[in-house]
Amino acid sequence: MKLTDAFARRLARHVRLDAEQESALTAVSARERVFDVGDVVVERGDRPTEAFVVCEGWAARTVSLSGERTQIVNFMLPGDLFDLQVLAGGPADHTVRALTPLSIRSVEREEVLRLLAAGSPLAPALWWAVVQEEAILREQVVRNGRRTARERVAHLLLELHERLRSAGLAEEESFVLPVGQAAIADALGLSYVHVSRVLSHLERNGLIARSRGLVTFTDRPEIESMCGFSGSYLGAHRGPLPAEPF
Amino acid sequence: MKLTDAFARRLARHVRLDAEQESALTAVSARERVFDVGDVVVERGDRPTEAFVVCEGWAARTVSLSGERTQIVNFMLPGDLFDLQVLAGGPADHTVRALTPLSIRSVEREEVLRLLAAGSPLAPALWWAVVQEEAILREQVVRNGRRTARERVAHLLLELHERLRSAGLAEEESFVLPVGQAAIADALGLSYVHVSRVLSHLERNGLIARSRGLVTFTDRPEIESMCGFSGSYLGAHRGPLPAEPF
DNA sequence: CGTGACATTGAACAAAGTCAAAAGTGGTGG
DNA sequence: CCACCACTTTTGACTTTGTTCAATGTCACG
Repeated sequence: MKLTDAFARRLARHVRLDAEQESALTAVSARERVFDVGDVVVERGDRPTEAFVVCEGWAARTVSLSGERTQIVNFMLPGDLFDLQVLAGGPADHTVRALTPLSIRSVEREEVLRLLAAGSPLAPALWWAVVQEEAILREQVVRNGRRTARERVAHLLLELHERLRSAGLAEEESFVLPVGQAAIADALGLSYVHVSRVLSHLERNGLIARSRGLVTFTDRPEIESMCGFSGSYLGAHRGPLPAEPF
Repeated sequence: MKLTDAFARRLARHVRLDAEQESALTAVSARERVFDVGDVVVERGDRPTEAFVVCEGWAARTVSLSGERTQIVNFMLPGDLFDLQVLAGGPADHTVRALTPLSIRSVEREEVLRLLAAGSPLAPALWWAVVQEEAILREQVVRNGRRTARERVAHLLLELHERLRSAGLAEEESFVLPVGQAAIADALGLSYVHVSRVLSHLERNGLIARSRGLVTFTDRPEIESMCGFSGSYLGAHRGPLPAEPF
């Protein structure tokens, strides 16, 4: 489990890793890199020759528009694999930035291609990661498009919790939120002022509790039904993928 | 060019198709299917065993929430290849619905896998299609997250035009919009009433003209700069992809 | 302590939603 | 050709939701 504990744990939770796959995972040669809060990992316009796995810390894919407007397209948490797509050639149309102190491992293009080749023991796991990333992105569109601010905040908190949990990084009903409310706002297309109000509201209504960075769900059935959250898009389907080349 | 004229045209515009690739394209065995407006192509929860190419008409990936709320996650236009991801196993977390009379061709899972295998002449083209779909999705997040209603509508019109044009289905400065304002609203997370107002506004300000379904850009520089549109995420990078297996 | 980053609160404001009614639009059958 | 139908679009009045601005609080850290 050299590559990333979180990555391995997350994979293992959704696709059963056999011995062959585990050894393939530890055989991946990856260079570690470390960033500080605010550092840029991938610059818009770059043509990276590597994909990345987050080891520790949070990062975000962001796009900046004119006039101080910033959108966080998605969060990257420990265990997440990202930028597989850019390997296909084009320049990155976004910026990846560290939201906390961040440690990632980069995997060379050639290595990724080898892993993706049909027949490789890890190919299914990589496919699964790519597909899940897209599912999260689609959910982000729905959330920001047709939900109220309260629903958005609640839904995002639930998603982050579930993702951290599947990497073994959160308790049953609580998790550490290492980013400020401004980041939440930029992900949800809200103002940070409103995010603050909504969080207070959720707390006053007994749906969550907060102390420093720790968020606790104090009434899970209620908060889930209030925002229509169902973790199924995060890969609730346990068990191995179809055995095929994929 | 049996598979789909639009698909072939679109591919040819972005990745140079050599003779070998063209013949691979015509060799793809695909079953044609036809739908009426409103018909469901893929139901949420299905585990499709095929991917699809749109031949004629428009479709949309939609998610419905409680209380009449519907979000269009993305539009599928002629030449678009979709649902490659579902082949990886999980159930679809969305519904695909025909927005106009629709004709698609479905490609069996095994066929797709063969096309995707490293070394297949069409693999780069398919990769390109997948990567572009993700780029469009990310742009959708940014658009709906941090743009005003006016910017959103203008930006979406420009995107649809560019996508149709790259399939050879639109004029230089105009295109036929075969869906109602309610569909635009569901894509942009707005009310259809507001979409109507915004369209009128754009027209009054000389940015677009409308007659029946035909939309014409009457001041392209202005409308592009007004909404910050740049087609680069749609694959402006002409020319072939890197020669590698990808 | 003092400082700076982040969070909260209130008041005024702006953007977009809702409701309801009127005005197109197009298709069908008499 | 016209009358009728269903559907989409437009328009106006009003409400709701979230933003902006600005002041105040809190807390970790030097």
